[in-house]
Formats: sequence, structure tokens, C-alpha cells
Amino acid sequence: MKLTSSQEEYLKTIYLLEMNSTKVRVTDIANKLKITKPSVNKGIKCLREIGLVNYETYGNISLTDEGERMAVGIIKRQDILEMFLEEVLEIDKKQAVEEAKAMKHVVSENTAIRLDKYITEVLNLGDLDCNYDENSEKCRNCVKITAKNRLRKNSSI
Amino acid sequence: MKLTSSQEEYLKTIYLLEMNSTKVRVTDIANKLKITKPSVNKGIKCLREIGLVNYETYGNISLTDEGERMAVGIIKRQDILEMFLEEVLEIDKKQAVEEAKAMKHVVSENTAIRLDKYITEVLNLGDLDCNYDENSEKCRNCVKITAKNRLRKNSSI
DNA sequence: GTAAAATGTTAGTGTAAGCTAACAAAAGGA
DNA sequence: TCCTTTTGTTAGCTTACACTAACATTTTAC
Repeated sequence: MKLTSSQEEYLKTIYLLEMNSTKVRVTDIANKLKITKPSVNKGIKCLREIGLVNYETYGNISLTDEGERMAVGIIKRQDILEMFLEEVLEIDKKQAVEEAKAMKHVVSENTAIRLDKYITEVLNLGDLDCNYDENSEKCRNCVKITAKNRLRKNSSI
Repeated sequence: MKLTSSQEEYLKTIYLLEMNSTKVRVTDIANKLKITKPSVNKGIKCLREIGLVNYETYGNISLTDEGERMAVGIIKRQDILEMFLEEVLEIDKKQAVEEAKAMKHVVSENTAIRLDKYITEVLNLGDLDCNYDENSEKCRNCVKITAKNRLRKNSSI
């Protein structure tokens, strides 16, 4: 099931709101997403129809198991992208968040997983089990210069 | 001026068509984008209104200087993303193209530039002027193991 | 317990961008 | 030339998703 960007934003928002409050209300979602209540109302109804949200008129809003599963995926995707933009490309926080938010809607699960793996690898180049000279201290250090640090050196980019 | 994804696709398509034919027609664009001619017609008119496309009823379609400048930026952004997905994350060609296409609409100029720089760096880790042990042949080799190769090793991802 | 405030819903509007159906113009072949 | 095919346009529909205005319900405070 392919969701729209807007639907993914709703799921993400509901999930995050559920985490730090007992009740999730239309108003909360509207405030968080900076849209109006009628828009949220319609959006929620639509998500209910495809079985991702539980809710009845004037009642509470919550995610179904499937909805929650998807929300987690969306949030994870955004986190990975944000991490990459901030830690690897060294985009400033504010812009990284903004772009990761938009990117998560077009990046596949597969790509996110690979990117995640890649970040881990790059940020830990030192753990590389390659054929480096075990006796050379300098060599070890060399290997430990991560791509991150290298980029920082050239931060005139 | 912020364009929509659809508008960016039109500009890109017109630019690419202009490169290998004398005339760009509504039908060509429609075929390339796999949408109908009336949709193209409307899209083109809209781009004309914001000064990115030259065209008059039943006449030829071409980009204005500004339109061309934007098209080049869009195409470059997509190329960089595609390169990253294919060469660094090793996503298969078909999917890489698909995702890069969607991603280019949400990735900023700044991020694209940084990503470009990053790709160059990562794919040439061996040129690193760090403090490695110049006398150790093994060390050199170690350093030359690029992130790309490392990923390939773990290609069960 | 009721009035005011907060919250939620409905109905209808606008925009972007696709679509089909129907028609108009241009191009090409006999 | 003129008839057919190709190409282009117009008009109007649809969907997604925002919006406002107006109304309904629930909650809260006194």
C-alpha cells in the first residue's frame, strides 16, 4: 500500500503524539502539522478507511497495529536521512531536518536500509577488518580518519 | 521561484528533447512523461506564464534562458543522486533512476553540491593526504579500500 | 448546572495535475 | 488538391489536500 506524503505525515505525527500523551486529538495534530482542524478531520477519516487509524466521531485517535508499523518505518527512514545529511554531509541541523522530512516520502525502504548500513560503516571506518599493517600505529590512525572528518577538513564546501 | 515536481519534470524533459531534435512537440513530451497531450498542453502554458518556456498556440516549444538554467540544475541534481545511489549505496540501476528522479525534487542545491563533493571524495579515498605511514605498502592499500568496496564486501545488505 | 471556551465536524471553495471526449489545425500521401 | 492521419487544443471531470465559514459537541469553570 503506497501512501501519500500527507498520509505519512499524519501517521508519523500521531505516533509521536501517542508517545507523550494519553489522548491524541484533532487539534494536537493540526497544531503539530500547522494545518487546520477540518483538514486533519478529513485526513484521519481517510486513514481510518484504509485501516491505519482507529477513531470514531468525537472520539479518540490512535494507530492500528498496521498504522503503527508503518509510522515506525517512516520515522526510521527520516531519522536515517537526517543522520546522513547532518553527520556525513554536514548540512546544518535545521535544513537537514527539513530535507529529511521531504526525502523520507520518496526514499524506499531498501535505500534507507542501505543508507543506514553505509552511515554506520563510514562513521566507523576504524573497525575495518582489511589487510592493514597491524604493526604500524600510524596506519591504524590513518584508517580511522573517517569520511566525516575528511569532509570537515574541506568544510569550505 | 519554487517549482512543483511536475514542473521540474517538464523542464527536464524539454531540455533533453531539445538536445536531440530540432523541434520539441507536445506529443514528444507526452510520450516521454507517459501522460496525455492535454495535460502537457496545460503544463506548458503554465510554464510559459512564469517565463520558463517559449511557445505559442500550435507553435514550437523551447526553454527560455531562465528555463534552461533551471533545467540544467534539475538534471545535475538527479545525476548526482543517481550516482550516489548506484555507486555508493549500490542500488540497482533501475531503482536508482526511479528514486533519484523523485528525490531531486526535494533535495536542495546545497545538499546536491555537498553530495557531489562527497561522492568524489569517497570514491577516491586513496588520494587522502593524511598522516599514514608512507613507508608501509600495506597501509597504502588499506587506505585505498574505498567505502564502495567495503560495502560490496558486505553485499548481503 | 449552566454558560463560555475549547474542540470537532460539515459543507463548500481553490489549486495542481492528472484524465477523457470532442473538436481544430497542420502535415503528408494519392 | 483534398482526404486521411497526426498533432494540438478546449472543455469539463476527478482526486488529493489544503482552506474558510458555520455549526455541533464536549469540557471546563464558576
